[in-house]
Amino acid sequence: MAETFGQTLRDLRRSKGMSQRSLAEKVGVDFSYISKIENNRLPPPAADTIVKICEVLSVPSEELLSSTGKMPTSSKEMIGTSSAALQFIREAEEMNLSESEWEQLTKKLKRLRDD
Amino acid sequence: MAETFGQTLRDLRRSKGMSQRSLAEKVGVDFSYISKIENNRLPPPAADTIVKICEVLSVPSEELLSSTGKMPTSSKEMIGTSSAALQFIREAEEMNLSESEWEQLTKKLKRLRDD
DNA sequence: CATGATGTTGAGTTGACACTCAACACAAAT
DNA sequence: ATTTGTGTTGAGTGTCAACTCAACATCATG
Repeated sequence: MAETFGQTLRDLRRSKGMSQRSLAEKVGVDFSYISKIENNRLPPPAADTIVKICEVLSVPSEELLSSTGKMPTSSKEMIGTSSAALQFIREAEEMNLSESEWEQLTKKLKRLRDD
Repeated sequence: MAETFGQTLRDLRRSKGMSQRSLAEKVGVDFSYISKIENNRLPPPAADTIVKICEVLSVPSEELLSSTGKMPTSSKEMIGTSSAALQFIREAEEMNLSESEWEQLTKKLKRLRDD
């Protein structure tokens, strides 16, 4: 059973010894909002807010993001404005890639400019 | 020089000899909405509506989509729910890929299971 | 001229999203 | 006992995207 978003966030925050209030302030939201999120009284925040939270907590954002199905605005724009990127994504969608296949692709991507 | 979204749509629709009303009906929106879109009185429709329009007009959706910076819901979800996909995208974002590099990646993607 | 098919315009709606604000509860420290 | 720090809750708010609806204009055809 995957942990809820709220539980994951609470654990992360506590592991950094941070209060809801101080986290909220650094992220730029109301502290009561953090509380509700942690108790799953509200759906997860906007993608960009999740990214900010992860920055403040110094953790990579992919785990939290992927548990919500949201994409950061910058990524959406990067793909959305490129016809070739959109085609790539459509292809990937049809293939139903596994996590490890995505990892393989990331490796190929990193090598792409290695002449 | 790039044509506006509205102009492109109008040209596409006319090339198929379709009226605003019949297109609208098949897509499932009000015909007056198509008019406003074609005259750029309103911003481009939602990504999924653009996809539907392209289906009705029998044209690939990438061109129209990329001129708006939007992504279809299904693509967003596919990426948004995969941590590895999100990492791939972040990497791609940092590399600022060109269209032809995206095309190269699409080729690699298609060969991914060729073992 | 009147009917029908087409396109245009202004104003309004609808629902979802992403939160905020004020009030309260509880525990530890002063 | 009151201040300080923390977390919880209910009710509301503001914004925006993505449209709809009703009215009117234009033009060709019968």
